Amino acid sequence: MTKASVPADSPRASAKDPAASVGPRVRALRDAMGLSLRDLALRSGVSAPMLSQVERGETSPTLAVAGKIAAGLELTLSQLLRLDEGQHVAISRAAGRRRSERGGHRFEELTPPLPGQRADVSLHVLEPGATTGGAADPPMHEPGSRETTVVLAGTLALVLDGSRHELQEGDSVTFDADLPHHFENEGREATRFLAVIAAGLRRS
Amino acid sequence: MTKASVPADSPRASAKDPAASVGPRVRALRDAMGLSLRDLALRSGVSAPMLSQVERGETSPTLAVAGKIAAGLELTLSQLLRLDEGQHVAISRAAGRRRSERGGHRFEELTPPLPGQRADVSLHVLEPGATTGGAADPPMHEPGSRETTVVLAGTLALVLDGSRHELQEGDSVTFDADLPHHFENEGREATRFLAVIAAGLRRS
DNA sequence: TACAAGCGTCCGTGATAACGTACAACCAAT
DNA sequence: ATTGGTTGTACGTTATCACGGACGCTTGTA
Repeated sequence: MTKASVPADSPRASAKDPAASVGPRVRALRDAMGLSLRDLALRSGVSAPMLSQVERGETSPTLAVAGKIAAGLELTLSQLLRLDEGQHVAISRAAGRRRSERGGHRFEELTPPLPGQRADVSLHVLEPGATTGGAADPPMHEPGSRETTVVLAGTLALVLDGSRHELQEGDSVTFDADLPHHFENEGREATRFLAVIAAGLRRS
Repeated sequence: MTKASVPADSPRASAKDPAASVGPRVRALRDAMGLSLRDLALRSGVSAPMLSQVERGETSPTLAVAGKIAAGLELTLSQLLRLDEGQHVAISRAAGRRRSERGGHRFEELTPPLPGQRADVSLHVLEPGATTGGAADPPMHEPGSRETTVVLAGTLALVLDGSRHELQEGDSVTFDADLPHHFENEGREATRFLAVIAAGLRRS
């Protein structure tokens, strides 16, 4: 009944007013899940007429009900409101990229630190016996950010907030990056792994 | 006067009610910027008493005013609300992971499709002359999501909404994933690349 | 001491968000 | 045609959000 994809009608209708822009998004997500207004009303605890008004942008819901709606869509409110700030393509060339090294730990940022960037990808090489961060470093990221690590070669141990997780080659781990953490290589060969920091909070 | 950091009091106090959790956060951010209630009121266009009530969790602001408050703090509303979604660690083992193949294009999901997942990492291998997606596939993702691709080996061409971008080994590219796009390998050897879908809203 | 200027919060009023109910339009199965 | 069950939306009432104005409070300064 509704266009399930991103509406191409108004190019920059959103951006400024969150209330107006959530509507189409809620509707898109709802019928992407195959839910009726009453279905979502049941799941979210928000009345169906209210949902209708919100979807059409006729009202600006309270954070409370917006949160309920997001929950009904199995999303965080933050996720529901995440409609982008401008489209662009950014290419980061391998040549002339900044490399860092500190005591058996080399790494390289693969993505440019663009404003509005949501995922920061970096490639790490950890020599046998070495650990990331060391002691004095702040080994955690912005509150709310999440890190996904993929082991490309070798073995890796993640120490996260006390507990320890052993990773084999090819394994991946996802965790909240605002907790103190670091990696260790207890193997015999150098370990290569990829780190993805997603959804970090940003200012400026 | 106020704890400047995110309150660690109750483990899952937030998650459900966004309204209650934004309050302390707004206050923390505000006096981190050294602003008074009236300062922020002036910057945001929201009355000072209202700001006070919101900060103390005595009311659940409308998305409209919440957006104004976020703007006054030089944040997007999504960023302002990004302090929830419980903590967990999810490990995806290399063994027993689902692989897919379709005409010269093999790929593998490296991260488990968890609810609330923010970054989806997948490893792709593209044979010479092959393209991803092909013709009938829906080659775009949820509205608002963003994709970062890192070329691990070989060369890769990204066709995004008409325009074409050539990538060398080690290059990375970031773009809005809700635009139609696909990849091509015009080189002589197989290309290995990594795709990170960030801020994707849940699948299936 | 007194004054002024700043702070955060309480008050009363108009605007509106959110609810439950009821309605017209649509489709499948009688 | 006529049901029964959907769908999404219009109506009227209640709850509450959001405002301007006033209050008590702590500062620095005359």
